Amino acid sequence: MLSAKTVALIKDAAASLGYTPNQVARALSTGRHGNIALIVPDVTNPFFAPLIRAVEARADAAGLCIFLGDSDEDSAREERLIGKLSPQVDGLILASSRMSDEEIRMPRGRGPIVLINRDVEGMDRVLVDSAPAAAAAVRHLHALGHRRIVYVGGPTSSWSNQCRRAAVLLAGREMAMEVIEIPARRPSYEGGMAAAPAVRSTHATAAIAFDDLVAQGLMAGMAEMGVGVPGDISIVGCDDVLATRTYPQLTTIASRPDAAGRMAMEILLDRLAAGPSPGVAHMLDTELMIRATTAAAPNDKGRG
Amino acid sequence: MLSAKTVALIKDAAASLGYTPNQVARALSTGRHGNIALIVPDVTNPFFAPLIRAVEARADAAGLCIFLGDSDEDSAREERLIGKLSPQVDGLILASSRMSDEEIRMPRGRGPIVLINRDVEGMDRVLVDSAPAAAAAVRHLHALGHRRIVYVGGPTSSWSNQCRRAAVLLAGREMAMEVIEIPARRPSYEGGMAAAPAVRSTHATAAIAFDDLVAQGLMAGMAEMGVGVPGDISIVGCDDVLATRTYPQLTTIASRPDAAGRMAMEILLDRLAAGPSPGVAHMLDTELMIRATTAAAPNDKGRG
DNA sequence: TTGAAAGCGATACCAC
DNA sequence: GTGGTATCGCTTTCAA
Repeated sequence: MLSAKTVALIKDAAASLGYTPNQVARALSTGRHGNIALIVPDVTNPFFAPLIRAVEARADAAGLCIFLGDSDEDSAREERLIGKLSPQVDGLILASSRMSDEEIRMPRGRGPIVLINRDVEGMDRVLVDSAPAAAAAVRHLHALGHRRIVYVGGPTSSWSNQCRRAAVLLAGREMAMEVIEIPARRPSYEGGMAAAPAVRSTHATAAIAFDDLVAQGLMAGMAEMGVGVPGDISIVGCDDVLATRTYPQLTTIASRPDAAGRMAMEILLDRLAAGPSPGVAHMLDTELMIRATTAAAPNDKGRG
Repeated sequence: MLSAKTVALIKDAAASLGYTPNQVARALSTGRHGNIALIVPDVTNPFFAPLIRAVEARADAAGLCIFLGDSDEDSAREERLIGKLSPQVDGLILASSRMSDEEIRMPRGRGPIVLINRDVEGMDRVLVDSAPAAAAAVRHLHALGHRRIVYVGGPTSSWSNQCRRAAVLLAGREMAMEVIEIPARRPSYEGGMAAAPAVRSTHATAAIAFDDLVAQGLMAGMAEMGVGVPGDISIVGCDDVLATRTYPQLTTIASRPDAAGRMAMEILLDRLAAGPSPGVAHMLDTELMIRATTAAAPNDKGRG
């Protein structure tokens, strides 16, 4: 190499001339772009905000820039975004992908891909395992005397939804409870609100919602119909992203989206540095947070 | 040119060979990257989510990809992000920049820049003018009998904060009301919650918060102290991003972040196509949404 | 060790 | 009109 002082001299000269290496030219030459892409189904869903933030922070610390894609809950749009972004990035993070397993597996460029909340064998993925806590929620409701409950589902292509749905159904069967399924067209406040009448008409005494947003919409819908929470119906959310900010405070399943984002980025950085891997599933725990929207079931004379 | 059939033949061949023009090589050659960057102070602030979504949607429709930067409310970090991103993009959108006017004016690359909620003469900018609605909020409180109110401020480097603060102060003076200022360290739920005791100790009968997040934190803080809203104290928020989701529903100033994002992107696309401009300010209206957190001032014997 | 030259992949210019 | 070629800025390889 050169002597230390020469290096310093050069650096000084470079700085005084305002020289900056051209990232684009470098990328063309080396194939390494210094960028990564993060794709989510809906930026406005509060679950993704902390996740995005965590990914951004970790990427920035590693000197990488991030492209953000919003698929708008649509697999075709997601596919298109990937196509447009992957040639300009070194790696991809797909959060709650709405694509099919086959579409996800399809090779794209040659950069590593990390999945969040999507369980595709052979790929790197971080999974927020809400099943145990969802089962705990069912038992919690059973202990409060509820025997007929509703699961207000999310998108069918959502792994989280399948995971929670299965756990609720199984736990319900084990506790000899009746579990009714009602879909929320979209995992949003509006979706939850729209589902409220259908939920009410089942005469169930409790509802477990796909996520906090749906739960919050459900609460608003119930309030509109004059149905008291938790007096007339108990409600459980999922994600704990706005639970302390509802009134009454929402009983929910905490799922730490920031941790999921950070971990995904960590794995991606590792793949970027150490090369490909056989594809590992990283599990993240959840916890049932019992707050104020769950209470003893109303007695039978109040029902249908 | 060539005959139509030849063109079709070529396209077929290209498609069957799986050919895609290399965006990076093109960028190196032409200097046009097909990317734009959006920088916000905090992705998790619900004001920015619809804004980001709108920018993303419009950019995507125009065939552009977007880089997202989170400055974490820090001007130095913002500066760094701009430095890293601007060489790879055709244009920049700076939302609620925390940098000084001089820093913002400093030339960066040669792409157009559009500011959101930052009033720098000679630059393109879209401004959500909350001043009239803030004044209306003060008059609304006056009509309800409030004579001593608090303004819970946001970041000092925020143009929106300066705008709202000035409007509240002026309107207060005009109505012969006492206006006390209390800062929220950060425009967040936590910041609002932390400010609650200080607000309470002023014995003011109403508070206008910098934004909905601060207002929500304030409501939670009041609840914790056993202070009723709006019974003991009235609260007004700003932005209308979660107003219908608080309990009681928040009286607030609606500021349409999605419209701001869409308009900023529209202006940027125009500059990209039509070249530089002298720098125009585009104003966006706001509206006072009167909901349930404002009520008549408690009578005097309750104070002091 | 150091310097010179050949890509990377597309564009744009300029002779033919 | 159209084909050939220099160029964008950096990396990497290969001679000297």
